[in-house]
Amino acid sequence: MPVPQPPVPPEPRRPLTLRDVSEASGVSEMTVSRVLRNRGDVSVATREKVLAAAKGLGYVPNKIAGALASQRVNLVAVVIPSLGNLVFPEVLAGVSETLEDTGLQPVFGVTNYSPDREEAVLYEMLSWRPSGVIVAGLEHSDAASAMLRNAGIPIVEIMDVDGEPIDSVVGISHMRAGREMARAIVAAGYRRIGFLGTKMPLDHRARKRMEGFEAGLAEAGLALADREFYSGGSALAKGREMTQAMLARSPDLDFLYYSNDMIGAGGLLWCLGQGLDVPGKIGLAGFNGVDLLDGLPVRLATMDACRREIGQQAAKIVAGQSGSGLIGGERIELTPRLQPGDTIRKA
Amino acid sequence: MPVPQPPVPPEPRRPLTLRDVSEASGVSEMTVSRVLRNRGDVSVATREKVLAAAKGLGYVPNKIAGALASQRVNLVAVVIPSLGNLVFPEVLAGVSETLEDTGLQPVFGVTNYSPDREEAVLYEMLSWRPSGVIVAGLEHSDAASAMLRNAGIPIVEIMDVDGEPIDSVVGISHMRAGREMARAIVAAGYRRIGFLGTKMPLDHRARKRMEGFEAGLAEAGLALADREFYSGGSALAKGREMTQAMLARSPDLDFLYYSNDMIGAGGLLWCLGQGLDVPGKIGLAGFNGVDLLDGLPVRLATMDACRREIGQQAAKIVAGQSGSGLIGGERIELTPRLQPGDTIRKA
DNA sequence: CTGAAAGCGCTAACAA
DNA sequence: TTGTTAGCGCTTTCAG
Repeated sequence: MPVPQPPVPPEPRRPLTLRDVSEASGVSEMTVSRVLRNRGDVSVATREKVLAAAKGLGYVPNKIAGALASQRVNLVAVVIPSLGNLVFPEVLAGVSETLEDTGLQPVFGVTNYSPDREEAVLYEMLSWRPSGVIVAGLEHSDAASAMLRNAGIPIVEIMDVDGEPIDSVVGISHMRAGREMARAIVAAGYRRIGFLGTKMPLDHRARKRMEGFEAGLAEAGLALADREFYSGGSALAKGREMTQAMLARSPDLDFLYYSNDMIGAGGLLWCLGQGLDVPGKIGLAGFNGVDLLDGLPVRLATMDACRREIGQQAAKIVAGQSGSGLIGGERIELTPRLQPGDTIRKA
Repeated sequence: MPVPQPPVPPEPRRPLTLRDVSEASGVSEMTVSRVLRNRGDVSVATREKVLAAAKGLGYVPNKIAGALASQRVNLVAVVIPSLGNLVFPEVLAGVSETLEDTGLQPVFGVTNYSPDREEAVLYEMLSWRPSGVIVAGLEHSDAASAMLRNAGIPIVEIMDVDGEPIDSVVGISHMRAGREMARAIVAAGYRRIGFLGTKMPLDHRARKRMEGFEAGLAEAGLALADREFYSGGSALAKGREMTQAMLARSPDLDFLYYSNDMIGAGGLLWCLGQGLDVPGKIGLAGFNGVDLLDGLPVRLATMDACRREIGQQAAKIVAGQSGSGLIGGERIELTPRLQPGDTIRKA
């Protein structure tokens, strides 16, 4: 009489290894490995046996072991200051999209505009020995710069080209963007100009834009008539508040330059709500060209920061697909286009 | 006479290993390892020698080797459908923030709402043997579900609680959110109601919201009077267009429910531009509670989706800090609050 | 407190 | 076409 067997206790779930697939399929580990990576010639029969066994077991390869053995890692570190900014998610989308068919995988890290956090994040990421690094900005702590220089992999600094890159760089000149906006404003006949921006000493790009802007005004013998900075809160709401405050303080201003489109849009809505004559009595401009705002009743003048394309180009360089023939040290300066919208007087 | 030596040729840059630090400091690899990980007792003298050598050389540990040896990986996989949505960056921010002091590192992957891409991304991520997975939604391909179930690590499905979780779940009931919005609208006296949303069959949460909404209307014997879906483009602009189109087609509508705040804001701006009486003649509501819109002249009624908190709670579960004492299988349902704003009539 | 030995799971290189 | 051997750079374990 058959003794009833207790059900086989489920084994403590140890992750499956190549060896398990090897045993299940009766094929050597090495050949299993070859099948799973599509490397080398394997007979169709063997291949199918292996594939069936792997799928049946639910095997997921261990890339940690693979990377250690092959000294190859399909990860690309992407380090950005913030996710709240709307700008960076777009860059990430460009990177993500371009990397999709390369076998490379982006890994994101966020620094909150803190050089210390940037250093920590880079250290952490480099310790995974990625195939490349894409990092926002040209300003890094000494230690971070040293790490990047010594990493021995492609480094692409993005967003900004005003400075000394470590290796490759893809971005726009914020200095120039600011200057050109100033020229356009001056050319349109505005003279009493205010600046509204974020209070972020560590946002070097915003700073460079403002410097370029002031330089552009200076060419025409002008200087900023007023300025105001904010931090935190909803950008749209801040734009309203700051605009109101500035115009209360300096009612004779005839132009407001905002360091980003969101506060610009807030300011624009406020001006419209007040019934101010835009762009006749007062002109407005922002920066970034976020298409998020396309549906506003009046289009804010802005300058496209080429965010998505920056992500794409950077990804291409890391993937070795830039087509330049260069091996590192590339420099791609994109040109932001002025989008005059409806908030600058026509010349 | 000293023969002039040629300068030492710079060695081909091989990544530094523990062995290099060991040799430079005259301490065994094992002890160097202990110092670098703050494990076990090491004399102060030895520690300092090692630290000095490591810093001097610019040593960056190899986590791949470390992870293989220790069978521990400090990575948490975070898989989301999109970065363009504004919602997900906020969730990421919550995750990122909470993980900051745990020694865990988020790694993000994007699926573009495609189940196939989700499966591929999960496979890729699981092959790095992360400590946990945070994934948006409860709907996955069979293969993806199987992978997650077999991974043997904490899995947290987020955003949505309407369904069968694999392990833990943190989110809101979109079904309920839709129903409650419907009830609020009906209670405020609106009767001819239109729905405007994204044409995304794979956005299950938007679908559930609409289903809940219709169920809520049905309780009052009502049905949607009109509906329209869009895809692509700037949400704000789409909101304007769709609103105009819908009101042209169904001029007798007295309420518009939008599947997200951005198109809702577009619609609101259009209505205001037309001089329509909001919320008297027509009411409006969106979904998400994005504070981005705080600066609009009129506050759109909406419902907070608790995005940041979802990220935080999910991260806590993965980090084993949820405080529930549970080991897996947690269920956290957050309650979205109705924010009536200025676009629903007061009762 | 410090060191030596033995792998982690996989792949490069070579052999059959 | 397939299998064998020897590590990848680190940590675990155990012995001084």
